[in-house]
Amino acid sequence: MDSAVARERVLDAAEELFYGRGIQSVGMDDIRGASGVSLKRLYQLFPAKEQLVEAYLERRDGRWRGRLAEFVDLRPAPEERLLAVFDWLEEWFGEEGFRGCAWINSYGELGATSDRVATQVRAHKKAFGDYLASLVTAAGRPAALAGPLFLLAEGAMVTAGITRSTRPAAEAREAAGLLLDSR
Amino acid sequence: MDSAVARERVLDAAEELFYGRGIQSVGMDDIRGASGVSLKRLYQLFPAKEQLVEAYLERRDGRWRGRLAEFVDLRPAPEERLLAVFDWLEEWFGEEGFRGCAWINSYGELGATSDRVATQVRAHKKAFGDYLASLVTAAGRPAALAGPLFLLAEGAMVTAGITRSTRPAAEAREAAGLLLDSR
DNA sequence: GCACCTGGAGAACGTACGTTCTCTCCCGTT
DNA sequence: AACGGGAGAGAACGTACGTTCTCCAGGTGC
Repeated sequence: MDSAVARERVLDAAEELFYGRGIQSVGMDDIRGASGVSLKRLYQLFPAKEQLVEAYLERRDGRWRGRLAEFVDLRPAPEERLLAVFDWLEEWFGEEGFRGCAWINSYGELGATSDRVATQVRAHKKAFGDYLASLVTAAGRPAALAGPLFLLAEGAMVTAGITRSTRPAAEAREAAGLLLDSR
Repeated sequence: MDSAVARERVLDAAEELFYGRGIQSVGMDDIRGASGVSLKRLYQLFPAKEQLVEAYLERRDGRWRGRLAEFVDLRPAPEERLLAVFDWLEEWFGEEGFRGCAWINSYGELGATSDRVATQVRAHKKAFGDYLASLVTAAGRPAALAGPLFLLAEGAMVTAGITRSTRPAAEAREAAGLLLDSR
């Protein structure tokens, strides 16, 4: 099996298991079982579990933001693009196996003990916030609007994860609309 | 040493360690060391770690909501009481050792593996949401306002925890004010 | 055909940790 | 003074898991 293929399989297994059950409760042996890649190879690809965790978060970051941008790009009107973020959240929340925001969960689990994880979470959230800010300014709205919209989105992610409901997305979208109208 | 005193000491130690470093990375031996209560007594009081975790979350829930209500009760005007929630968040975020919302963190760590923890997190969030809703109706505002305010508060907690900043509280408060003005 | 390398399966190792057990000391009672 | 019971210190036990090692099969180049 090609090294690149093995790497993908490992990352696929890691993402499903880490996201679904939490990081610390998944052992390297579980990853081996789910990926079909032997421990030896696994450790050649990722010399330690923490590096696999980082690779998991990093790949997921690219995909997550890519999917969001792709969805938003279907809308041409700047104002609509901004609200589309919340529509996408609703889609995401409704997906089978949705279990909240991977970065918020990872931060709760490892933020206090792993600087590298904490740094990656901050980077991801900053990138999401920056993206939101770019949509705000593209819509010709005051930059100060980005912060509150970000908080609404974060609150929706957390609440959707805990309550296993898609409703927070609609609430956040409505509130976002009101904020946009009020300025 | 009185049993009730030992219990308090254990819970004090558990709260400091669990909240500060996460639950899974704190061993029962750490609790013993920090509390000065022997393992034997510790297990008499809490027959398993999970029960200690539950007791930790439960006691913190009472205290957290108590402190919030106390702060809010300093204001007589219903409208002001609503916004005071965000002022209190700002105070909380600025406290030494603040590390985000204990329940959001615990959910990220154990929500997928411990039903009891997940249930307690949902109960805590529901209680907070209900409290917010009671403030909204007491201010004579439409009940539908409670959801968005809740999301703003949750988003602020998460963001303050990750970025170690008090700023999200002010942003959330400002957005809350705009939402209140817009209806 | 044979030496050699690669990779897989899984045993092995070391450590951490939840939980229990042992031993000893201290205190109150008789 | 003798005794019983509770408490503390910490050893012990079992398990889980991150990581490494061993062994062997199978394929490849001479």
